[in-house]
Amino acid sequence: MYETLLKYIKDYSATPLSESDIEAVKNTFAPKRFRKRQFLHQEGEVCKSIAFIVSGAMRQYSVDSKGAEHIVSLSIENWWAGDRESFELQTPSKYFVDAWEDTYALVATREAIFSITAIPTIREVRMLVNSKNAIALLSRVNTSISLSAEERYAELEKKYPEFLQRFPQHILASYLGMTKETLSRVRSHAVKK
Amino acid sequence: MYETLLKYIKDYSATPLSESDIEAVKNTFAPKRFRKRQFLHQEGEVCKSIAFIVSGAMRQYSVDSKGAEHIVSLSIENWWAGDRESFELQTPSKYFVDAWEDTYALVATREAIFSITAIPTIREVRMLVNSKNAIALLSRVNTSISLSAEERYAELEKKYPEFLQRFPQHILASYLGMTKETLSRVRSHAVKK
DNA sequence: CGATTCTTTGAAAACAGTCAATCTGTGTGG
DNA sequence: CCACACAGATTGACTGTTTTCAAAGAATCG
Repeated sequence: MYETLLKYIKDYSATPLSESDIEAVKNTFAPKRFRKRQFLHQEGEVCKSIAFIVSGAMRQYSVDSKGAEHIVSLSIENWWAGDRESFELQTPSKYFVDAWEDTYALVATREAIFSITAIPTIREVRMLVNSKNAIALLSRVNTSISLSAEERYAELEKKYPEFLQRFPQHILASYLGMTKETLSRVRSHAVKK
Repeated sequence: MYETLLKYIKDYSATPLSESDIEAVKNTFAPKRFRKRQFLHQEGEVCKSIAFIVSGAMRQYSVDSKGAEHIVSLSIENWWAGDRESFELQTPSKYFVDAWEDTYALVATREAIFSITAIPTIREVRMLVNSKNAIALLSRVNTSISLSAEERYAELEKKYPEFLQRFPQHILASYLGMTKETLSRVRSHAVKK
Protein backbone atom coordinates (compact mmCIF):
# COMPACT_ATOMS: atom_id res chain seq x y z
CA MET A 1 0.00 0.00 0.00
CA TYR A 2 2.33 2.65 1.28
CA GLU A 3 5.57 1.44 -0.24
CA THR A 4 5.13 3.55 -3.34
CA LEU A 5 4.68 6.75 -1.36
CA LEU A 6 7.51 5.92 1.05
CA LYS A 7 9.83 5.20 -1.85
CA TYR A 8 8.75 8.45 -3.47
CA ILE A 9 9.60 10.37 -0.29
CA LYS A 10 12.94 8.60 -0.06
CA ASP A 11 13.77 9.55 -3.64
CA TYR A 12 12.93 13.19 -2.99
CA SER A 13 14.86 13.70 0.22
CA ALA A 14 18.40 13.22 1.49
CA THR A 15 17.39 12.33 5.04
CA PRO A 16 15.42 9.12 5.68
CA LEU A 17 12.21 8.95 7.69
CA SER A 18 12.32 7.47 11.18
CA GLU A 19 9.99 4.63 12.19
CA SER A 20 7.68 7.06 13.94
CA ASP A 21 7.70 9.40 10.93
CA ILE A 22 6.68 6.49 8.75
CA GLU A 23 3.80 5.83 11.13
CA ALA A 24 2.79 9.50 10.89
CA VAL A 25 2.80 9.30 7.10
CA LYS A 26 0.68 6.16 7.16
CA ASN A 27 -1.80 7.82 9.50
CA THR A 28 -1.96 10.88 7.26
CA PHE A 29 -2.82 9.13 4.02
CA ALA A 30 -5.91 6.98 3.62
CA PRO A 31 -5.99 4.46 0.76
CA LYS A 32 -8.87 4.97 -1.66
CA ARG A 33 -10.01 3.47 -4.93
CA PHE A 34 -11.45 5.60 -7.70
CA ARG A 35 -13.28 4.10 -10.57
CA LYS A 36 -12.97 5.70 -14.01
CA ARG A 37 -14.93 9.00 -14.11
CA GLN A 38 -15.24 9.11 -10.33
CA PHE A 39 -14.57 12.56 -8.90
CA LEU A 40 -11.95 13.48 -6.37
CA HIS A 41 -13.24 16.98 -6.55
CA GLN A 42 -15.83 19.13 -8.33
CA GLU A 43 -15.98 22.73 -9.50
CA GLY A 44 -17.29 25.11 -6.86
CA GLU A 45 -16.22 22.93 -3.95
CA VAL A 46 -13.47 23.88 -1.55
CA CYS A 47 -10.71 21.29 -1.90
CA LYS A 48 -10.33 19.39 1.33
CA SER A 49 -7.89 16.71 0.30
CA ILE A 50 -5.12 15.87 -2.09
CA ALA A 51 -4.23 12.49 -3.56
CA PHE A 52 -0.99 10.67 -4.24
CA ILE A 53 -1.53 8.30 -7.14
CA VAL A 54 -0.20 4.78 -6.54
CA SER A 55 -1.60 3.41 -9.78
CA GLY A 56 -3.91 4.75 -12.46
CA ALA A 57 -4.39 8.25 -13.87
CA MET A 58 -6.37 11.36 -13.00
CA ARG A 59 -7.10 14.60 -14.78
CA GLN A 60 -7.84 18.14 -13.70
CA TYR A 61 -9.98 20.22 -16.02
CA SER A 62 -12.13 23.30 -16.33
CA VAL A 63 -15.43 23.45 -18.18
CA ASP A 64 -16.07 26.59 -20.22
CA SER A 65 -19.30 28.46 -20.93
CA LYS A 66 -20.01 26.23 -23.94
CA GLY A 67 -19.58 23.08 -21.88
CA ALA A 68 -16.21 22.15 -23.38
CA GLU A 69 -13.62 20.56 -21.10
CA HIS A 70 -10.08 21.90 -20.94
CA ILE A 71 -7.52 19.68 -19.26
CA VAL A 72 -5.01 21.68 -17.24
CA SER A 73 -3.25 18.68 -15.80
CA LEU A 74 -2.83 14.93 -16.24
CA SER A 75 -1.39 12.89 -13.39
CA ILE A 76 -0.24 9.29 -13.36
CA GLU A 77 1.29 7.07 -10.66
CA ASN A 78 3.95 8.68 -8.48
CA TRP A 79 2.42 12.08 -8.88
CA TRP A 80 -0.26 14.19 -7.20
CA ALA A 81 -3.83 15.03 -8.05
CA GLY A 82 -6.08 17.73 -6.64
CA ASP A 83 -6.57 21.46 -7.00
CA ARG A 84 -3.59 23.20 -5.41
CA GLU A 85 -5.25 26.59 -5.57
CA SER A 86 -8.37 25.60 -3.69
CA PHE A 87 -6.36 23.37 -1.38
CA GLU A 88 -3.95 26.13 -0.35
CA LEU A 89 -6.31 29.10 -0.31
CA GLN A 90 -9.49 27.26 0.68
CA THR A 91 -11.43 29.02 -2.05
CA PRO A 92 -14.08 27.43 -4.29
CA SER A 93 -12.38 25.56 -7.08
CA LYS A 94 -12.58 26.40 -10.79
CA TYR A 95 -11.73 22.81 -11.68
CA PHE A 96 -12.95 19.24 -11.69
CA VAL A 97 -10.59 16.42 -10.77
CA ASP A 98 -11.56 12.87 -11.70
CA ALA A 99 -10.05 9.49 -12.46
CA TRP A 100 -9.39 8.76 -16.11
CA GLU A 101 -8.43 5.17 -15.36
CA ASP A 102 -9.38 3.04 -12.39
CA THR A 103 -7.05 4.51 -9.83
CA TYR A 104 -5.58 3.57 -6.53
CA ALA A 105 -4.59 6.62 -4.47
CA LEU A 106 -3.53 7.74 -1.03
CA VAL A 107 -5.66 10.64 0.13
CA ALA A 108 -4.75 13.23 2.78
CA THR A 109 -6.59 16.21 4.19
CA ARG A 110 -5.10 19.67 4.37
CA GLU A 111 -4.80 19.55 8.15
CA ALA A 112 -3.04 16.20 8.11
CA ILE A 113 -0.59 17.38 5.44
CA PHE A 114 0.17 20.55 7.37
CA SER A 115 0.68 18.52 10.49
CA ILE A 116 3.27 16.16 9.00
CA THR A 117 5.02 19.11 7.38
CA ALA A 118 6.57 19.53 10.83
CA ILE A 119 8.81 16.61 9.86
CA PRO A 120 11.91 18.07 8.15
CA THR A 121 12.04 15.34 5.51
CA ILE A 122 8.43 15.97 4.53
CA ARG A 123 9.07 19.67 4.38
CA GLU A 124 11.95 19.05 2.06
CA VAL A 125 9.82 16.84 -0.16
CA ARG A 126 6.98 19.35 -0.30
CA MET A 127 9.40 22.10 -1.26
CA LEU A 128 10.85 19.99 -4.06
CA VAL A 129 7.44 18.92 -5.32
CA ASN A 130 6.27 22.52 -5.44
CA SER A 131 9.38 23.56 -7.32
CA LYS A 132 9.09 20.79 -9.88
CA ASN A 133 5.47 21.63 -10.37
CA ALA A 134 6.16 25.34 -10.92
CA ILE A 135 8.95 24.50 -13.36
CA ALA A 136 6.74 22.18 -15.39
CA LEU A 137 3.97 24.77 -15.47
CA LEU A 138 6.19 27.59 -16.69
CA SER A 139 7.45 25.35 -19.43
CA ARG A 140 3.86 24.60 -20.36
CA VAL A 141 3.03 28.31 -20.48
CA ASN A 142 6.02 28.85 -22.73
CA THR A 143 4.98 26.18 -25.23
CA SER A 144 1.37 27.40 -25.13
CA ILE A 145 2.22 30.97 -26.03
CA SER A 146 5.05 30.31 -28.46
CA LEU A 147 4.32 27.15 -30.46
CA SER A 148 1.87 26.07 -33.16
CA ALA A 149 -0.42 23.07 -32.71
CA GLU A 150 2.03 20.87 -34.60
CA GLU A 151 4.99 21.99 -32.52
CA ARG A 152 3.11 21.56 -29.27
CA TYR A 153 2.34 17.97 -30.16
CA ALA A 154 5.97 17.30 -31.08
CA GLU A 155 6.98 18.75 -27.71
CA LEU A 156 4.58 16.44 -25.87
CA GLU A 157 5.89 13.46 -27.82
CA LYS A 158 9.39 14.32 -26.65
CA LYS A 159 8.57 15.27 -23.08
CA TYR A 160 5.91 12.79 -22.03
CA PRO A 161 6.03 9.92 -24.55
CA GLU A 162 4.23 7.65 -22.07
CA PHE A 163 1.15 9.90 -22.35
CA LEU A 164 0.74 8.99 -26.02
CA GLN A 165 0.20 5.33 -25.21
CA ARG A 166 -1.90 6.02 -22.23
CA PHE A 167 -4.47 8.66 -23.09
CA PRO A 168 -6.83 8.83 -26.06
CA GLN A 169 -6.21 11.60 -28.54
CA HIS A 170 -9.13 13.77 -27.57
CA ILE A 171 -7.68 13.95 -24.05
CA LEU A 172 -4.23 14.85 -25.32
CA ALA A 173 -5.76 17.42 -27.67
CA SER A 174 -7.55 19.09 -24.79
CA TYR A 175 -4.37 19.06 -22.73
CA LEU A 176 -2.51 20.69 -25.61
CA GLY A 177 -5.16 23.35 -26.14
CA MET A 178 -6.47 22.23 -29.53
CA THR A 179 -9.48 20.32 -30.84
CA LYS A 180 -9.36 16.58 -31.41
CA GLU A 181 -9.80 17.17 -35.14
CA THR A 182 -6.74 19.40 -35.24
CA LEU A 183 -4.67 16.84 -33.36
CA SER A 184 -5.79 14.12 -35.74
CA ARG A 185 -4.69 16.22 -38.72
CA VAL A 186 -1.43 17.22 -37.08
CA ARG A 187 -0.59 13.56 -36.54
CA SER A 188 -1.42 12.38 -40.04
CA HIS A 189 0.65 15.25 -41.35
CA ALA A 190 3.60 14.31 -39.12
CA VAL A 191 3.46 10.68 -40.31
CA LYS A 192 3.82 11.71 -43.94
CA LYS A 193 7.14 13.43 -43.28
CA MET B 1 16.86 49.51 1.12
CA TYR B 2 15.76 46.36 2.84
CA GLU B 3 12.48 47.59 4.32
CA THR B 4 10.48 46.44 1.31
CA LEU B 5 11.81 42.89 1.51
CA LEU B 6 11.47 42.72 5.29
CA LYS B 7 7.89 43.94 5.09
CA TYR B 8 7.23 41.37 2.37
CA ILE B 9 8.57 38.59 4.60
CA LYS B 10 6.48 39.86 7.48
CA ASP B 11 3.35 39.84 5.34
CA TYR B 12 4.00 36.27 4.25
CA SER B 13 4.74 34.72 7.62
CA ALA B 14 3.07 34.45 11.02
CA THR B 15 6.30 34.46 13.02
CA PRO B 16 8.51 37.58 12.96
CA LEU B 17 12.24 37.54 12.20
CA SER B 18 14.67 38.01 15.08
CA GLU B 19 17.36 40.70 14.94
CA SER B 20 19.97 38.16 13.93
CA ASP B 21 17.66 36.73 11.26
CA ILE B 22 17.23 40.22 9.84
CA GLU B 23 20.99 40.52 9.69
CA ALA B 24 21.19 37.19 7.89
CA VAL B 25 18.65 38.37 5.33
CA LYS B 26 20.56 41.60 4.78
CA ASN B 27 23.77 39.64 4.26
CA THR B 28 22.03 37.33 1.81
CA PHE B 29 20.67 39.99 -0.53
CA ALA B 30 22.88 42.48 -2.31
CA PRO B 31 21.25 45.67 -3.67
CA LYS B 32 21.67 46.15 -7.37
CA ARG B 33 20.43 48.59 -10.00
CA PHE B 34 19.39 47.45 -13.45
CA ARG B 35 18.95 49.87 -16.26
CA LYS B 36 16.24 49.23 -18.84
CA ARG B 37 17.24 46.29 -21.11
CA GLN B 38 19.99 45.21 -18.74
CA PHE B 39 20.10 41.44 -18.24
CA LEU B 40 19.82 39.61 -14.97
CA HIS B 41 20.26 36.43 -16.92
CA GLN B 42 20.71 35.14 -20.45
CA GLU B 43 19.66 32.03 -22.33
CA GLY B 44 22.14 29.18 -22.04
CA GLU B 45 23.55 30.37 -18.74
CA VAL B 46 23.07 28.51 -15.48
CA CYS B 47 21.10 30.78 -13.18
CA LYS B 48 23.24 31.70 -10.20
CA SER B 49 21.04 34.29 -8.53
CA ILE B 50 17.49 35.41 -8.08
CA ALA B 51 16.19 38.95 -7.57
CA PHE B 52 13.55 40.53 -5.36
CA ILE B 53 12.26 43.65 -7.08
CA VAL B 54 12.07 46.70 -4.83
CA SER B 55 11.05 49.05 -7.62
CA GLY B 56 10.77 48.73 -11.39
CA ALA B 57 9.79 45.81 -13.61
CA MET B 58 11.49 42.82 -15.20
CA ARG B 59 10.48 40.27 -17.77
CA GLN B 60 11.37 36.66 -18.48
CA TYR B 61 11.14 35.51 -22.08
CA SER B 62 12.18 32.90 -24.57
CA VAL B 63 13.32 33.61 -28.11
CA ASP B 64 12.06 31.21 -30.78
CA SER B 65 13.73 29.96 -33.97
CA LYS B 66 12.46 33.00 -35.90
CA GLY B 67 13.87 35.41 -33.35
CA ALA B 68 10.50 36.34 -31.85
CA GLU B 69 10.33 36.98 -28.11
CA HIS B 70 7.70 35.25 -25.97
CA ILE B 71 7.21 36.66 -22.50
CA VAL B 72 6.55 33.93 -19.96
CA SER B 73 6.55 36.22 -16.97
CA LEU B 74 6.33 39.89 -15.99
CA SER B 75 7.44 40.91 -12.50
CA ILE B 76 7.01 44.22 -10.73
CA GLU B 77 7.95 45.46 -7.26
CA ASN B 78 7.32 43.04 -4.41
CA TRP B 79 7.80 40.04 -6.60
CA TRP B 80 10.65 37.89 -7.83
CA ALA B 81 12.60 37.68 -11.06
CA GLY B 82 14.90 34.98 -12.35
CA ASP B 83 14.62 31.56 -13.92
CA ARG B 84 13.35 29.15 -11.27
CA GLU B 85 14.09 26.11 -13.42
CA SER B 86 17.74 26.88 -13.99
CA PHE B 87 18.06 28.19 -10.44
CA GLU B 88 16.73 25.01 -8.84
CA LEU B 89 18.15 22.41 -11.19
CA GLN B 90 21.34 24.25 -12.19
CA THR B 91 20.71 23.51 -15.83
CA PRO B 92 21.29 25.93 -18.74
CA SER B 93 18.36 28.28 -19.00
CA LYS B 94 15.92 28.49 -21.89
CA TYR B 95 15.08 32.08 -20.98
CA PHE B 96 16.32 35.63 -20.85
CA VAL B 97 15.53 37.83 -17.86
CA ASP B 98 15.99 41.58 -18.22
CA ALA B 99 14.75 44.88 -16.81
CA TRP B 100 11.87 46.48 -18.68
CA GLU B 101 12.05 49.60 -16.55
CA ASP B 102 14.99 50.95 -14.58
CA THR B 103 14.86 48.59 -11.65
CA TYR B 104 16.12 48.44 -8.13
CA ALA B 105 16.47 44.88 -6.87
CA LEU B 106 17.92 42.75 -4.09
CA VAL B 107 19.92 39.88 -5.51
CA ALA B 108 20.79 36.61 -3.78
CA THR B 109 22.77 33.57 -4.85
CA ARG B 110 21.44 30.05 -4.65
CA GLU B 111 23.78 29.10 -1.83
CA ALA B 112 22.83 32.13 0.23
CA ILE B 113 19.12 31.45 -0.26
CA PHE B 114 19.53 27.82 0.72
CA SER B 115 21.50 28.86 3.74
CA ILE B 116 18.84 31.25 5.12
CA THR B 117 16.16 28.66 4.42
CA ALA B 118 17.33 27.18 7.71
CA ILE B 119 15.34 30.00 9.33
CA PRO B 120 11.77 28.73 9.88
CA THR B 121 10.19 32.03 8.89
CA ILE B 122 12.09 32.08 5.61
CA ARG B 123 11.13 28.49 4.95
CA GLU B 124 7.52 29.40 5.48
CA VAL B 125 7.81 32.34 3.10
CA ARG B 126 9.51 30.29 0.41
CA MET B 127 6.82 27.65 0.66
CA LEU B 128 4.10 30.25 0.28
CA VAL B 129 5.82 32.00 -2.60
CA ASN B 130 6.23 28.70 -4.43
CA SER B 131 2.57 27.87 -3.91
CA LYS B 132 1.34 31.26 -5.11
CA ASN B 133 3.56 30.97 -8.12
CA ALA B 134 2.29 27.52 -9.02
CA ILE B 135 -1.30 28.67 -8.59
CA ALA B 136 -0.80 31.68 -10.85
CA LEU B 137 0.88 29.51 -13.47
CA LEU B 138 -1.87 26.90 -13.55
CA SER B 139 -4.41 29.64 -14.00
CA ARG B 140 -2.34 30.99 -16.87
CA VAL B 141 -2.21 27.55 -18.49
CA ASN B 142 -5.96 27.33 -18.15
CA THR B 143 -6.61 30.66 -19.87
CA SER B 144 -4.04 29.85 -22.57
CA ILE B 145 -5.64 26.59 -23.54
CA SER B 146 -9.28 27.57 -23.13
CA LEU B 147 -9.77 31.20 -24.15
CA SER B 148 -9.68 33.21 -27.39
CA ALA B 149 -7.39 36.22 -27.83
CA GLU B 150 -10.23 38.55 -26.88
CA GLU B 151 -11.10 36.60 -23.76
CA ARG B 152 -7.48 36.36 -22.67
CA TYR B 153 -7.15 40.11 -22.86
CA ALA B 154 -10.35 40.61 -20.85
CA GLU B 155 -8.95 38.23 -18.24
CA LEU B 156 -5.72 40.20 -17.98
CA GLU B 157 -7.68 43.43 -17.64
CA LYS B 158 -9.53 41.93 -14.70
CA LYS B 159 -6.64 40.15 -13.05
CA TYR B 160 -3.71 42.54 -13.47
CA PRO B 161 -5.20 45.95 -14.35
CA GLU B 162 -1.98 47.65 -13.26
CA PHE B 163 -0.15 45.93 -16.13
CA LEU B 164 -2.24 47.81 -18.69
CA GLN B 165 -0.91 51.16 -17.51
CA ARG B 166 2.56 49.92 -17.06
CA PHE B 167 3.57 47.91 -20.10
CA PRO B 168 3.26 48.83 -23.77
CA GLN B 169 0.83 46.77 -25.80
CA HIS B 170 3.40 44.74 -27.69
CA ILE B 171 4.71 43.46 -24.36
CA LEU B 172 1.23 42.57 -23.15
CA ALA B 173 0.50 40.91 -26.49
CA SER B 174 3.57 38.73 -26.16
CA TYR B 175 2.64 37.84 -22.58
CA LEU B 176 -0.83 36.86 -23.76
CA GLY B 177 0.46 34.75 -26.61
CA MET B 178 -0.77 36.87 -29.53
CA THR B 179 0.76 39.39 -31.94
CA LYS B 180 0.66 43.12 -31.26
CA GLU B 181 -1.64 43.60 -34.26
CA THR B 182 -4.14 41.11 -32.88
CA LEU B 183 -4.10 42.83 -29.50
CA SER B 184 -4.65 46.20 -31.14
CA ARG B 185 -7.69 44.86 -33.01
CA VAL B 186 -9.02 43.09 -29.93
CA ARG B 187 -8.88 46.37 -28.01
CA SER B 188 -10.54 48.50 -30.67
CA HIS B 189 -13.23 45.88 -30.94
CA ALA B 190 -13.76 45.87 -27.17
CA VAL B 191 -14.07 49.67 -27.11
CA LYS B 192 -16.92 49.62 -29.62
CA LYS B 193 -19.06 47.46 -27.35
C1' DC C 1 -23.43 -8.61 -31.48
C1' DG C 2 -24.80 -3.83 -30.25
C1' DA C 3 -23.41 0.20 -27.94
C1' DT C 4 -20.15 3.26 -26.65
C1' DT C 5 -16.07 5.61 -27.35
C1' DC C 6 -12.60 7.18 -30.22
C1' DT C 7 -10.63 8.68 -34.72
C1' DT C 8 -10.68 10.41 -39.24
C1' DT C 9 -12.17 13.21 -43.15
C1' DG C 10 -14.29 17.04 -45.75
C1' DA C 11 -15.93 21.62 -46.55
C1' DA C 12 -16.89 26.08 -44.84
C1' DA C 13 -16.20 29.70 -41.56
C1' DA C 14 -13.85 32.03 -37.94
C1' DC C 15 -9.73 33.39 -36.07
C1' DA C 16 -5.13 34.93 -35.75
C1' DG C 17 -0.66 35.90 -38.07
C1' DT C 18 2.07 38.38 -41.65
C1' DC C 19 3.68 42.18 -44.14
C1' DA C 20 3.73 46.82 -45.25
C1' DA C 21 2.32 51.40 -44.70
C1' DT C 22 0.89 55.10 -41.88
C1' DC C 23 0.13 57.62 -37.71
C1' DT C 24 1.17 59.07 -32.96
C1' DG C 25 3.70 60.72 -29.30
C1' DT C 26 8.20 61.52 -27.02
C1' DG C 27 12.48 63.02 -26.45
C1' DT C 28 17.14 64.60 -28.32
C1' DG C 29 20.29 67.39 -30.47
C1' DG C 30 21.24 71.15 -33.58
C1' DC D 1 12.08 75.94 -31.46
C1' DC D 2 12.30 72.84 -35.07
C1' DA D 3 13.79 68.60 -37.28
C1' DC D 4 14.58 64.15 -36.74
C1' DA D 5 14.83 59.66 -34.87
C1' DC D 6 12.66 56.22 -32.32
C1' DA D 7 9.40 53.39 -30.06
C1' DG D 8 4.78 52.27 -30.06
C1' DA D 9 0.02 51.77 -32.05
C1' DT D 10 -3.10 51.31 -35.80
C1' DT D 11 -4.97 49.83 -40.23
C1' DG D 12 -5.68 47.18 -44.55
C1' DA D 13 -5.20 43.35 -47.50
C1' DC D 14 -3.76 38.86 -47.64
C1' DT D 15 -2.39 34.26 -46.04
C1' DG D 16 -2.38 30.51 -43.18
C1' DT D 17 -3.95 28.02 -39.20
C1' DT D 18 -7.42 26.28 -36.39
C1' DT D 19 -12.26 25.56 -35.30
C1' DT D 20 -16.78 24.07 -36.35
C1' DC D 21 -20.14 21.01 -37.92
C1' DA D 22 -21.47 16.86 -39.88
C1' DA D 23 -20.75 12.34 -41.29
C1' DA D 24 -18.62 8.10 -41.48
C1' DG D 25 -15.17 4.69 -40.13
C1' DA D 26 -12.39 2.02 -36.49
C1' DA D 27 -11.79 0.09 -32.17
C1' DT D 28 -13.17 -1.54 -27.69
C1' DC D 29 -16.10 -3.54 -24.26
C1' DG D 30 -19.79 -5.74 -22.01
